[in-house]
Amino acid sequence: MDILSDLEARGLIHDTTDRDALATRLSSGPIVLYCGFDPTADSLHVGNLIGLLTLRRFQLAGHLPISLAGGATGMVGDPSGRDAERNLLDDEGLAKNLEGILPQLRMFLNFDGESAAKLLDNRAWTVGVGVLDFLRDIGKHVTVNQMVAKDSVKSRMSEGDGISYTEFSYMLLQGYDYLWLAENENCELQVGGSDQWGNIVLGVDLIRRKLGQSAHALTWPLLTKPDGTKYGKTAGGETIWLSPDKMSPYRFYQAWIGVDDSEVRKLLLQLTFLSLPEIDDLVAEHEKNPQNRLGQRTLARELTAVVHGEQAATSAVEASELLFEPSADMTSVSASALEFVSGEVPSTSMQKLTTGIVDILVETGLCQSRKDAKRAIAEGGIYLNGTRVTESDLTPTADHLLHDKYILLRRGKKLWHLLVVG
RNA sequence: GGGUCGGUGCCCGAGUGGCCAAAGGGAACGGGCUGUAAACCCGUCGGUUCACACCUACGGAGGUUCGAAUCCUCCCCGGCCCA
Repeated sequence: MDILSDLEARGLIHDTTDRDALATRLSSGPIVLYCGFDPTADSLHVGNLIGLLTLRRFQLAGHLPISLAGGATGMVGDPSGRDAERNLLDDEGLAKNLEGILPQLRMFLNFDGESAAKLLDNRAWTVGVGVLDFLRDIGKHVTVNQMVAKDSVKSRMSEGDGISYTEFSYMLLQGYDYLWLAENENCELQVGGSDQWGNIVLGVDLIRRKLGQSAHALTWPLLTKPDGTKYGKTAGGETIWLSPDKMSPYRFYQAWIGVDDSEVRKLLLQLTFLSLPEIDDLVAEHEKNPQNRLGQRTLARELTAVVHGEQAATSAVEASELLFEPSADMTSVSASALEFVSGEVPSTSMQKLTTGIVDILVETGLCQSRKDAKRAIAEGGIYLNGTRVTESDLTPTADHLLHDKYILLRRGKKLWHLLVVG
């Protein structure tokens, strides 16, 4: 199956310029394509995931992807999909953000071998350009009529606080990127989310006018939840970051475990490299027993492996089983799994075991007062190493220690605390 | 500046001398149900205590009283009306 049909089947094509011409071009040999990522934060997030994966899909199909870090465009701010002006980043913040996202951009692509990818920063060709040159060489080829007609601009002009000239100019910078890449890197295709369509075709036009060449655009639908809002946050409202420093692999994994059944198929198609028949089988299996959440588990595992690596994915699965399978046998759990868990739940260290369970609960913050702790125990809401605590005068002993140093406490279903003794 | 109404536990809000740790609702928490969901049902929801009891608490500080969230005085803060 060729790349375009594959993308189509996965629901990853929202719009393209001349579809047949693009298909012909793609089948005639490797093509250079690019996708831009602005350093708006010190890590990329799920919103950037499809872009990264799409570049990878193209590379796997033998094409030559360029990951473009928007060191220059990030200074200006893309108005697309925003209803308010962005705050400008200072140089220091921008540098920090760039530093954060560069390794992430590298992670998804292969930079060696036959179809080696490239990682570029648009500051390289933007910083030195003078205002007058820019206005004459780029500005002259674009009419304001055209620019004002873009949805991202129109909406900001008709409602809200308007749009600054800075952000209004964003599309010119992006157009210039495409032009520069076409001219210097033989780039013939730009891909992006559907909100990037206007910015991309502006570049396409620019290339036609300046270079007399044709260039292609391909966008995918923005990833949205059933309620129409963007993906990118967990149920708790936490942004799903790709950086392990900002969101641990475990929490990343958990974020996908919770997705709606109705979303499973779409997300597997769009976010994993599983083949279409594999996904069909998986979804069929999932629908037989939705309560097993095979689909979510597969999705979460695949995605965690892509973003954080195989090993982290395995640990995330293990830790999840430990914390969520009521039948999980704590006494046989591996030391490495406990080690991993200790990074995910709050922990307290104790010199030795002398205090009673009630005081321990207060010290760990699981309960607010001794009374609260006794109440929680009476209600059957306290578990020690997975076993419900029934006596409030219990004092844990060495027999309770897992691997000679851990005791895993739980209040209710989700509140964990690891006691490290020694 | 004058008048007036008000300030109650995480939030809203009842309570106008003892039966008030303070109704009711919401949030939160635990249990049940369940697919690490929603809804629903049950329970808990100031602290110490096994408990009797005691302590702390109704804007702040004093006072009256055997006894005050409730009455009085002063102060602080908010709403509204008049200047």
